[in-house]
Amino acid sequence: MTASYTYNRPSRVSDEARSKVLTAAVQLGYGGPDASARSLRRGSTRALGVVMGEHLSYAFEDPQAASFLAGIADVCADAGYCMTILPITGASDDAARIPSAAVDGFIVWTTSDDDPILQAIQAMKRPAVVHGGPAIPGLGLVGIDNRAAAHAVGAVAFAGAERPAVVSFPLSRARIGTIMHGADARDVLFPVTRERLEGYRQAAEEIDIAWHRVPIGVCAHNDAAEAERITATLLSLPEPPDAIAAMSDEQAAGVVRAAVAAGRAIPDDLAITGWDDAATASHLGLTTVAQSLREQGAACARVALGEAPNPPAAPWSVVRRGSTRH
Amino acid sequence: MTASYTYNRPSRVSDEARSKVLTAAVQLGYGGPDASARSLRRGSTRALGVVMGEHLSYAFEDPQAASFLAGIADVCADAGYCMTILPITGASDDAARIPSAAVDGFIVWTTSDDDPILQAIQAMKRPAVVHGGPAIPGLGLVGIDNRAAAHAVGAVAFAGAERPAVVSFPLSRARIGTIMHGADARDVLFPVTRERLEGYRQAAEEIDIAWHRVPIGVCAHNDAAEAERITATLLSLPEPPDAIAAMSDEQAAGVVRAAVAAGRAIPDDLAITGWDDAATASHLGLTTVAQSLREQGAACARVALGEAPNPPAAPWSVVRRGSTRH
DNA sequence: CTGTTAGCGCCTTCAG
DNA sequence: CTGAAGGCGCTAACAG
Repeated sequence: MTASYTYNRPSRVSDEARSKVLTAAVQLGYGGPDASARSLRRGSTRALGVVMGEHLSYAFEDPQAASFLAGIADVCADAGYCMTILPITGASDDAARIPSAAVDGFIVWTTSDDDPILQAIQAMKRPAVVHGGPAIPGLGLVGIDNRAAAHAVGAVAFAGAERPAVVSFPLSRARIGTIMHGADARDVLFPVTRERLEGYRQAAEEIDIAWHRVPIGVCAHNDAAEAERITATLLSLPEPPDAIAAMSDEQAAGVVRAAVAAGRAIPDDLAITGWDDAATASHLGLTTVAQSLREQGAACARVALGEAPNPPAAPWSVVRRGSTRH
Repeated sequence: MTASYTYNRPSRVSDEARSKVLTAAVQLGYGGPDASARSLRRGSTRALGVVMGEHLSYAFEDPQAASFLAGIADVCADAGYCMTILPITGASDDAARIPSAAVDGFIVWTTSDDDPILQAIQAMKRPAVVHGGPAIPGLGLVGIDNRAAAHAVGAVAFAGAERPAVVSFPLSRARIGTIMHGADARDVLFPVTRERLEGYRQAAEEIDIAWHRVPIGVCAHNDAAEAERITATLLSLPEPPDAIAAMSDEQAAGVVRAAVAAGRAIPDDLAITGWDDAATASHLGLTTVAQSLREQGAACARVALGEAPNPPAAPWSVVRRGSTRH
């Protein structure tokens, strides 16, 4: 029909025919091409699917996740693509929601090795990318070298320390909060957490501290309040730590609060490092790992759009501030 | 075909036929029903469209917007609906992206009276709701009574003051930052801003200050740094304000910084109020307007799903803290 | 510049 | 419990 051209290539239709179509459309209450029918016919939905953590609303609770999404949004807006966030709830039917999403490609926020979402996405045979990890055959991977970064920031955190400790993200999707010593990498199912712990381990061993002697405060969530509580516990141990490397600036902010409450001087009594170089890190003068989640989000979107090949590992750097020993 | 039943009503198919279908599917590389075709046939996409401000990435830069989105996410996750954020860029083709979105309903973050998006959505004849305003015939409206809330918090801000002032959101989508006196409501195209200014006006007039004598620092964006700069300018006026009502806690945080930099005591030299009761408000001890953007987001989602009628105006309250006079 | 044809993949309806 | 038919609304490709 000429009607289709009227909407899709107006120039291919005479002014007369076009206005006839348009007036008829108004009379019939026709509001333009139907998006689903168009997607079916074209074979493209012009939407990117985003899977954020174990519950959809997580996307809007973690400030780093928000930066990441903003990066995706920048690229989607330029490309005219919708950003479709999938309704993940943590229930067993999550994987079934992957194939029923009308999207051209997928972006997955870092998850655990055993997350069934990953297989479901792999089976879709559409462009897809994982942020942070795990690496999955057939899917792209965007992120920094977490082990190297943890090694580097851990070396700064633990410099001059005798009793280093770590405040960690959870080890698995069970999200058990606990205090342990020298986590075994095989028990750690979140690859980002695993790599960072391995990096901290290297840093500890370089100051001649055996990993099994390093206390690790494992938090169930990335949350300042929980980090504060677990730090208070660490500081009340018989041999309290004199350096703590945390996995986010959020957590580090909680560590700082607990240190202040316990009367510790920073960095002399307790050196502290964060991760991400968020606004709170510069406010608090935290030594931290700088990376751009926004740029990484944009990179993910380009891969999921099929616009770019999988990029090389993203850049990072250690930002030294007053929370560590010179 | 039996194949369709195999995926949609497995119980309606014998075990034998089902496994035959499933093995054939694997051999043919068939990954289950196609989402677009299913949407076309069913007449429903199981996705909600969200329009956030003038550029898609705005959604992830404003912390209040994040709360609002989290509320939408809660409801979408429960309903198994995707949340589709539309690629709005501020360009002239934004309105064209409304009809091409494959969604069952629309949620619009507060915008200006003259935003062409609104007409485009009205024309879609699908469930749709606007947060904050403007009110559009045929669309739902969710939000608080901004005028009443501004009147109430303004009364607290201006109590005992002689030279009240306001730090405001922009008046129109042109987003011009300026200092003016007693804005004319007719020039204010953002209804939320307009209503709040009217409320502050009432509060000023109740302490016998004519509105045209009240300086208004109009910021282009909701941003602490800009509020800080404009407050510095206000405080350097020949008759500097001794009370400032801001339109967000973000802005109020900037006002506080400028006040401290100018050596003003809070609240004695300068009373300050914010809006939203964000975390920063309790950190800074700000008097503010409490409202739940998260609950309002959820209410919007229920309306856009057609699950609920348009709710009554959302609750709010004034939270008094140390930033205002006794 | 305009008109026609032929499906995209699915699922509701009806018959076996 | 299984099979067949038909059409949702659209647009690529091909005539005229």
